[in-house]
Amino acid sequence: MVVFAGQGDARRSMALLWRTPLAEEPRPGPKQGLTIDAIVAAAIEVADEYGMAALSMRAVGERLGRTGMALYTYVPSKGELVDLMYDTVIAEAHRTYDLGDGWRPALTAWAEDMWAFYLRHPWVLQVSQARPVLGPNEYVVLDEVVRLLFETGLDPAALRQVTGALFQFVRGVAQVVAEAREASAATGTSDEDWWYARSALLTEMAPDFDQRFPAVAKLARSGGFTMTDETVPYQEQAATETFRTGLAALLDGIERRSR
Amino acid sequence: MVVFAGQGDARRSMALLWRTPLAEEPRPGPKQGLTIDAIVAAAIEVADEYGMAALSMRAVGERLGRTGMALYTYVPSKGELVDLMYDTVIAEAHRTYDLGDGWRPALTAWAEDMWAFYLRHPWVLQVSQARPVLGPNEYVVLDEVVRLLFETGLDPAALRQVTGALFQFVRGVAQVVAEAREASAATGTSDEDWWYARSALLTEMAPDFDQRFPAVAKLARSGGFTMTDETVPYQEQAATETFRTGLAALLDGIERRSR
DNA sequence: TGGCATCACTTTACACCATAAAGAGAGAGG
DNA sequence: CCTCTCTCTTTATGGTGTAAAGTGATGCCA
Repeated sequence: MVVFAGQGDARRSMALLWRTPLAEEPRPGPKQGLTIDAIVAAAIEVADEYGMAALSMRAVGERLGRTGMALYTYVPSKGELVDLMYDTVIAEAHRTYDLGDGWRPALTAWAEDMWAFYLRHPWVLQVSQARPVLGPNEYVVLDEVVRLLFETGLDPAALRQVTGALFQFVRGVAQVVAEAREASAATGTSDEDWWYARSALLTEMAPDFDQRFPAVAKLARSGGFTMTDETVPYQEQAATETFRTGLAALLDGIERRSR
Repeated sequence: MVVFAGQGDARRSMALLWRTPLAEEPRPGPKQGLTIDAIVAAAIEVADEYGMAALSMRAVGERLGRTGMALYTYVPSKGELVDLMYDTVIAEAHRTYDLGDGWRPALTAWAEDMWAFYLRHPWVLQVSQARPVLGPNEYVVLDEVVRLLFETGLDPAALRQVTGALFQFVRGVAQVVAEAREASAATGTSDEDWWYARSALLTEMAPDFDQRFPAVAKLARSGGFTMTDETVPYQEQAATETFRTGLAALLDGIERRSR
C-alpha cells in the first residue's frame, strides 16, 4: 500500500505542515480538546506498532478516546495526516555531519543514519515520494545531504541526480527489510521457516532447476547465498550487506565523477 | 499499497506458478468456463489500465463476465493471483544480452530494459519483494543478470549483493515515476500544475526559505533544478536522469571492485 | 436413460475502510 | 440568559476480501 498525499485544499495542507496558523478569530462554541501534535503523535504510534496497513482513522481516534470522525475537525483527510506524520518523524533523521575527513565518510554516515531511520519507521517507505510532502523537516534533511554533496564538486545537475540516486537506493533496499518484517508479523511465519518450506517445494516443482537456471545455480554452489550470521533473519542480513556494498559502489562512482 | 504474496497452501501456490498440474481425476459436475491464464491476463489488464489500487476481485471477475467470487474456484486468494500476475508479466522483461563488448554495456542494456519494463507495468513495483514470488520467469530474469555479473569476476558474496543493489536501485527510482503517474491520474492534476501551486505556497509559508535551507537554495540558484526538456513531466525527466547517472555511478563502483 | 453427487458460479453476509451528512449537546460571546 | 456555533458522535454510502449458503447445470454411473 502506497499512501498518497492529501488532495484537499493545498493552502490548508501547507499551513498545517509549516504551522502557519490561518486567521484565528475569537469564536463561540467549545474549544477543541485535542491538538494536531497529539493526533500526529498517536498516528505515528499506531504506524510504528502495527504498520501502515493498520493505520485507520478509527484506530488513531480510539487511541485518543475519540471516534475516527472526530479527527476530521483537525485534519482535512487521512492524506494530510500522513503528510504530517511523515514530516514529523523525518525530523529525527536530521543530524549535521562533519566534513573534516572529506565528504565520503560524512555521506556514509548520513546513509547509515537514513538506513537506521527507515528500519525504525518502516511505514515511512510507504509514503509516496512522487509528490513530495514539502514540509519543513524534509527540507532540513535534504539540505544537509546537498550540503555534503557540494563538497564533491559535482556540477549542479549531477548533484541533484546523485542526491536522488542515494535517497532512492537507500529506500529501495530498506523496503525489502521493511516488507520482510511486515510479512513475518502479518503471517506469523519467520523468514527461515518460509524459505525452508518454499525451497523444498521449489526443488519438487523444478527438479531441473540447475539446468534451467545455470547462473543462479552456480552462484548458489559457490556460496553466494551463504549466511554469515545465524542470529539475524536471512533477508535482513542479505539486505544489510546489499546496502553496504551498493552504497560503497555508488560512492565510488560519485568519487570518480567528482573533480 | 504493497501487495503481499498469498499465504494459502504453499504447495498449491507453487503448483500454480510452475504450472505443475496437481492430480487430475475425472469428476462429475460442470467444467470450468475460464482458465487461469485468462484470469491472470484480465487482472494484468485491469492493473495496467487502472493501477494496483483498482485491482479488485470484483473488477477482474466483471471483465470476464463473472462475479468476483467466481475467481475463487481458480485461485485460492487475491495474493496468489497477484503472484501469478507478477510472474506472468515479468516474462516480458527477459532478454539475453551479448557479452561481446564486456559486461558493462550488457548490464546497462539490462537496466534500461528493466527501467522500461517497470514504467510499462508500474503496479509491479507494488508487489512485495520481501518474500519473492519464486516463479519460473522471475528466475529466468535473475539468471540472466547473474550470468552477466559473473563476467565481472566479483566474488560470490559481492556478486549477490551487487545484484540486489542493481535491482533495488532501479526499482526505487522507477517507483518515483510510477507514483507520479498514479498521482496525476488519480487527482487529475499534472506534475507541473501541482508543483506550480505548491511552490507558490512554499514561498508564502517560508519566506525565509533561502536562509533556512542554504544548500538547497544554492543548488536551485545554480540551476540544479532546471528542466532540459519542456515536453516531459518534470518528475519523470528528473527521475530518468537520476536513473542514468546513478546507474553509471553504480557500475563505476562495480568496475572498481571487479578484478 | 434416469438419478444424483458434484461442481461452477451467484447471492448474501460480515467485518473492515474513508468519509459525507445529519444529529446532539455543550461552551462561549453578546 | 439566549442562541449561535463548534466539537464530537451517529448513521449511512459505497468500497474492499472472502466465508457461507444457495442454485442449477453437468457428467458419471447404474
